[in-house]
Amino acid sequence: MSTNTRFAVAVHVLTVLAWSGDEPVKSDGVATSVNTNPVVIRRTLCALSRAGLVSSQTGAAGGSRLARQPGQITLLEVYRAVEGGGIFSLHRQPPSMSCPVGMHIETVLEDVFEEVQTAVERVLAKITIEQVLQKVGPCLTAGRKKARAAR
Amino acid sequence: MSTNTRFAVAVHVLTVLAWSGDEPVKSDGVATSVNTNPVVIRRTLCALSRAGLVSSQTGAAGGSRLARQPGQITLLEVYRAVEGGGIFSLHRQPPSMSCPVGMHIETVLEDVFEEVQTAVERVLAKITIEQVLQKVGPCLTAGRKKARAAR
DNA sequence: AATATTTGTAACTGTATCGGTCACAAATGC
DNA sequence: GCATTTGTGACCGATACAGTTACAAATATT
Repeated sequence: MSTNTRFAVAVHVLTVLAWSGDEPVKSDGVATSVNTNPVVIRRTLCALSRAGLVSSQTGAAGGSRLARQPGQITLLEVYRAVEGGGIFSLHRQPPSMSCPVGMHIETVLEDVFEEVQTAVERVLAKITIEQVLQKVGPCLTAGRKKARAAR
Repeated sequence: MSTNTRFAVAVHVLTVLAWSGDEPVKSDGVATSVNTNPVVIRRTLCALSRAGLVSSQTGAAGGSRLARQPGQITLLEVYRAVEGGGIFSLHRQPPSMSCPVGMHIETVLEDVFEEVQTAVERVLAKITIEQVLQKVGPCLTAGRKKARAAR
């Protein structure tokens, strides 16, 4: 349905940043993990930055890091930062207003869509980047130590 | 997000059929209410027919009608009939397996997506076409009587 | 101050999806 | 047989998306 991978990429990006802790990560490094082009990552980072989830710095020794603790970033905020519009869409052309069904169906559908949206957001609000990070790396501490040593 | 209006159209179609009761409706009539092309409607009807929600007949005096009572058709069934794939999508290219985050992020995301999907389906399972029909036409009985008289 | 590096962003490309349209065979009732 | 309607394949134009190139602005290093 959604041909759009922004949310998945955004969560991935934030998890990489969280994994790196205070150390800023370059878009190129994130792109390697996500297996895509650095510009794609920068666009995502830009959206996340505008939402206040990430802070970036230009120049040599630049890069991005989380603007908050991973436990303070919910997937709902991520979703809202990178995804416009709702889950479902109404008709492209407005229905016929001469038909009793056509006249009211959009209002009814909007109510349904709103219920769905609320349900989705309730789920996403309960999950933080920290939880994702922990599920990603059960051997988290070891991984981070190793990564620090490698630098 | 979803650039796809199938679900909205499908609910609209079924509501029109429910409104018409036992009387079969031609794709052309539905198309007028939805304000689109009859072929688009027939494609939707075909998917709904494959799901057993609608039965159609070719030939003169043909058309489509609900295969069940409106109260026995949930929006979840409609959703499953016309919408393939889930709400969110994973990466287009699989992430790097050399990165600890890349290695596991897809599994974690799949879990999240499943939770979201379940939440959505729970909402849709609770709403029937009959409920939609009643919200669409508070003056339902009058409308149907008038429509019958007009034939 | 000069240089190297990195972000932010605009512009363009190729691909996929979607709704809309035409065309026509198959089915059905008169 | 004839008119009508569904079912379906084929095609078109619009749109969205990920990927890519290119470059100005910002920043650290020397």
